[in-house]
Amino acid sequence: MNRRNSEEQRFLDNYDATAFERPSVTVDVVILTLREGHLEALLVKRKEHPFLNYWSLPGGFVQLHESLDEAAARVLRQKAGLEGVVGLEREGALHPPIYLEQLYTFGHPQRDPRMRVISVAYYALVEASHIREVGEETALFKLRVPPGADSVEIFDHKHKKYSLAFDHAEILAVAVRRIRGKLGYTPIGFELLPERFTLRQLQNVHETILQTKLNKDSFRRKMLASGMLEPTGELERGVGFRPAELYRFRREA
Amino acid sequence: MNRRNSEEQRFLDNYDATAFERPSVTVDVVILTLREGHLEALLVKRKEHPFLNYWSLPGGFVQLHESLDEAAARVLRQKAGLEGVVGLEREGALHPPIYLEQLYTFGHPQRDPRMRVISVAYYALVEASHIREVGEETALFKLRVPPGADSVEIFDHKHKKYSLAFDHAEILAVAVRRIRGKLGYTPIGFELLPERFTLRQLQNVHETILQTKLNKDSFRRKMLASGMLEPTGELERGVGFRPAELYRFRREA
DNA sequence: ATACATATATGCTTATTGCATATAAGAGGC
DNA sequence: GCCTCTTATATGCAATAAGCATATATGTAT
Repeated sequence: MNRRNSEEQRFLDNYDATAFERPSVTVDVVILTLREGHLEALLVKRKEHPFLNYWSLPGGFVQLHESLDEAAARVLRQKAGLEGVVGLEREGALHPPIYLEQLYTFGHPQRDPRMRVISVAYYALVEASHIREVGEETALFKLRVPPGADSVEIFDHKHKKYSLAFDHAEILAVAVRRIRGKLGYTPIGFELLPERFTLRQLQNVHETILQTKLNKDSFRRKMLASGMLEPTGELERGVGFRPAELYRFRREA
Repeated sequence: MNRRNSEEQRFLDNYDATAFERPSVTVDVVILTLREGHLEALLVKRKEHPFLNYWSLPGGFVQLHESLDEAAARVLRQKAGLEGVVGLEREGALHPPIYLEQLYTFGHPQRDPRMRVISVAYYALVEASHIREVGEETALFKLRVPPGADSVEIFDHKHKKYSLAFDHAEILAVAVRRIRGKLGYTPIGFELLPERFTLRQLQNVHETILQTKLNKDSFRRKMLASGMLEPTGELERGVGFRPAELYRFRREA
């Protein structure tokens, strides 16, 4: 007998869910954007202990009724004022929703000095113009991953270096590695640009993220051959020289 | 003032860690192997409600003192009789330790009917000869991902189809997708072969996992050019025709 | 109208891949 | 030992793609 039945229902009715000690679970969201040719992340200044006044990833505890994806979208909305949806199904939202995807789960027993906290990290890609830096509490920081390092360094707009709370420097490093890897087989750079963009802009996105120069012709041919770009027939404006054609991402494919 | 200090210590001493409701957290481990030209997974038959007598991924609750990686290695050891060591640093073990890596975290609120359970899934790659199918409780099942589906179908050695407990069919599908993707840029097929293997065997691994035929010359050239293979100078034995050279994975690189 | 600065197109060179063919080599039969 | 079988390995060549240089096109600004 291996069907699920009333005996199982009886079991469930009598189950003591408090039998095991349980960790706390949070989601932390790496919000990446491009500004002035730099890869940056939106961070919030902690207003509580531990790590009071340290900069940290926006995050929050997972509520028992919400999925992890929902918790990440809630953090994006509440802490960063951004409307995000996981996955590529993104219909019927005000702005086109934001790219949001699970990154990795961090669970070192001492990563939070208060208690055992497991953090499911997400990352979001956001066009810079959508980001509001609210007062003193949220700000964009430039990211640098020293070669071979497993954590990032962060710098504010004056290029002053800061420390990060918890293990967030490692989480950011995993996010940067992930997006670099993903660029190799996915044209994810769109997500950091306006809906319509030129090939040059797209190449700049790749070059900024990968920290390398790319061959222009090769990049252009590869992108056009991928069939994921759709020419709009329109041209960019106000550039003082020959304007490039604007393309958009072919969502339906 | 943003340094961590005695005030923070006082805060921590008084912190009430029970303030929020917390989910349970488990690790589930997808143990993949190749047998007779099929990709298979090691599953265990549940001896408890819910899903009594259903086949499921080996798993267990994360203890408060152990990291997620440690919990996954413990499950591999205790539930599958495999000595898993996390990551690629693998010195001084009896068998060469097993490839084990975090896969994805599953957290739908109703994925477990007992209570809120978040599962951090791992996947392991194991050479078939290391796997013991113990009695009625553990067995290898062939995996099939129907095109476009987001869950796998499992079949026993008589090709009888079974259902899986919880959302484990989706977890397995994510694992298959992950290893397929990973083959494109990592020579991960080694992990499913003995220490020394021929190029033909390695190609068979790729073809089985990817479900495609590969060009032999191209595969051979690419693998040799990658610099990750090291010829041993030895030849395979007892094949009735010209034996191929045995290679090994260059661990130090 | 012309200069400017970059977009886009074209052609050539070089590297990579796919495919066909030739040669090599252990096992096993005689 | 010699021949055959079968697959491994090497070589050559055509097709394809990538890298690079050059030519032409085109909006803006003067």
